[in-house]
Amino acid sequence: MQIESLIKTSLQSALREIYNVEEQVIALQPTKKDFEGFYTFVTFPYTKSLRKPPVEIGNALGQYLVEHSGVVSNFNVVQGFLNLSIAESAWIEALNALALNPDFGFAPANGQSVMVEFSSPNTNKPLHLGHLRNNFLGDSVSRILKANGFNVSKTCLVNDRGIHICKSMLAYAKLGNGETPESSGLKGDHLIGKYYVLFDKEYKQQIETLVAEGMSKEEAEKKAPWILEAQQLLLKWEQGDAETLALWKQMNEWVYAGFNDTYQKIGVSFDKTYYESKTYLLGKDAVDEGLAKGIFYKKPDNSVWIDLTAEGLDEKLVLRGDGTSVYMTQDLGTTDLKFSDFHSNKSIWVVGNEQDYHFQVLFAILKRLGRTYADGCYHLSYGMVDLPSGKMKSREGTVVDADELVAEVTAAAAEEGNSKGKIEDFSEAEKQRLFSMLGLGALKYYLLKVDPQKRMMFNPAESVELHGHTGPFIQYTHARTRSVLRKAVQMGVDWAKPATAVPLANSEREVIFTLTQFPERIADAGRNYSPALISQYAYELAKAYNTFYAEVSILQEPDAEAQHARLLLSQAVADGIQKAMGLLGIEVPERM
RNA sequence: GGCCCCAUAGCUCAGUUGGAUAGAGCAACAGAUUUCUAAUCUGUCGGUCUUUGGUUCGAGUCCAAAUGGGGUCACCA
Repeated sequence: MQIESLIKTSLQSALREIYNVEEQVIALQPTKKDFEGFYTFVTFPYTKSLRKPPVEIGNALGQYLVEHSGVVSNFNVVQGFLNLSIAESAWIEALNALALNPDFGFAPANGQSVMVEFSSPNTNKPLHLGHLRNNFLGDSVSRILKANGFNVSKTCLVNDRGIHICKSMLAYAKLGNGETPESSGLKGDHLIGKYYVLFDKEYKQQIETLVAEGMSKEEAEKKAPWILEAQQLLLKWEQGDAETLALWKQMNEWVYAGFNDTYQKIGVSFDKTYYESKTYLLGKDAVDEGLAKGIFYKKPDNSVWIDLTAEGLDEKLVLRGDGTSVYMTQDLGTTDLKFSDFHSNKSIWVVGNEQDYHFQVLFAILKRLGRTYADGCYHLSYGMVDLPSGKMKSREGTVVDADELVAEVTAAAAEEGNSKGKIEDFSEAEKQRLFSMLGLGALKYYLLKVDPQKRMMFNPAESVELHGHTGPFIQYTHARTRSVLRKAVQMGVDWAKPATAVPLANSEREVIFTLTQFPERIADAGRNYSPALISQYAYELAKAYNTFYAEVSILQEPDAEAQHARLLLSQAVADGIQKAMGLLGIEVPERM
């Protein structure tokens, strides 16, 4: 970090003194592997205004940097590319600065606060693979924003009411026979999910029967006995019918117990949970306000609309003719509520990209209503998770269940871990803890390494993979660094102090260079709300260290000062990996 | 059909905001362990960056169009 900023400042002076050019922002890029050097400055942009060949400019600037920057030891110019080599003393100084700073990479508090809403489960079925991508993204983005100095609040909006819940309730009332999680041995959310599936089965059956009797499919879908009964149940729920509410409450309790179990297992938590059953009536004030301000208008049937054609959107309904809410009404109300609860500067919704349009409209309305927070609203839109067999569809049973998946990856980690024979002294509990750490590490990393915006392919075999570009590879590298450091302690070496300048192997410089990038990468990930950038970084760091590890010896190094520097480097890598993986919500083991 | 997103190696993905000969992992093949954790490392193989045009010193990256894939256009959430 400081190397880079020193070069940039020095380049600014050089441009000023040699060419009388004032440059506000200097762009440096890492030098390509095939060339000598670590930082590259491109001189092409100056050839026109200075009327000088790029090589001449490069030579002049390079010469200046060697003489004045204090960190550039050498340079070469290829075409218009000025490649800079860095002095050993500068590398060591950079290493000392970052390795001995426990907060390295993290920004101090910036006085701003942000809410991150994610997970948003339905209470009629267990969490699945799609939820996992959502949860991991939301959790990781929260951690990344915190590392960028924000005060972060994690919220969850539970969809606990509506026709879909009534479907599970109806099937349970008809077929349940008083079954409970205890009596069935099923997790609460799975038990409820079972009845949701049973409802759908019976419903389809009824539609078929009606169609066979000559009814059209559309009509049959509306007139099938069970859908009518489910609608009745929803009506009763809204009227506050005691029996219905009791059943609803009972079933929700089971579901929440199941969810909590899953959340705990995957290491995700929330500061505040909102329930739609409590917020679904909100937003009518905002509608009145919009009408009073002339932003909304009424149609003859009393329904309320907003015309967003000026923003390139359409007309949108915000309240039904009978005065009841739609999705948008609720979201307006809930957003007001959240901002008044937290007084945040920003709010982020982690929601799938099928709702891109909804959020465009929501934000446009908030702006029209003059909400001061409207500019701080952001939809973190992510792509669907596909299976090799195609799309996941819950009704067709082609979903990958979250709990089962976690169990599978843990089992895969256990099989590999037990076969290595490195942890035979671990207790059963310690082993279990490690395998779950590794399994989850594999899964989280697999889902987070892909750019959130993109649709991704979930390949079950690859998700439990423990080698290559995976979470366990990085976890392994951490365990490796810790092992070296433990042995150094046993040898009585004290490395927790500044190292002195020693000759470095290129792989060593490469590791320090990667380490210095950390703060910038965290800032980048924060700006882009992208855990993928952090996962990429963690991988690069681990890879650089492993290359270094294979090339030079640490504990066998006879030169005490060289050994000191390498231990400090190992320490910095261990910390860096732990922090980077921590931003992904992935723990790293001491041994594996 | 309107609008939005995506298209890079056989497969899964990167590509640092427009820079050099486009990179990883997996798969395939060849090596490295009397040595600090081989869940590792080194190498080989693998590319018309979907197509066409434009912008400029320079385009995988920016603009336009076409093609293909997905989403969305509900008084569902």
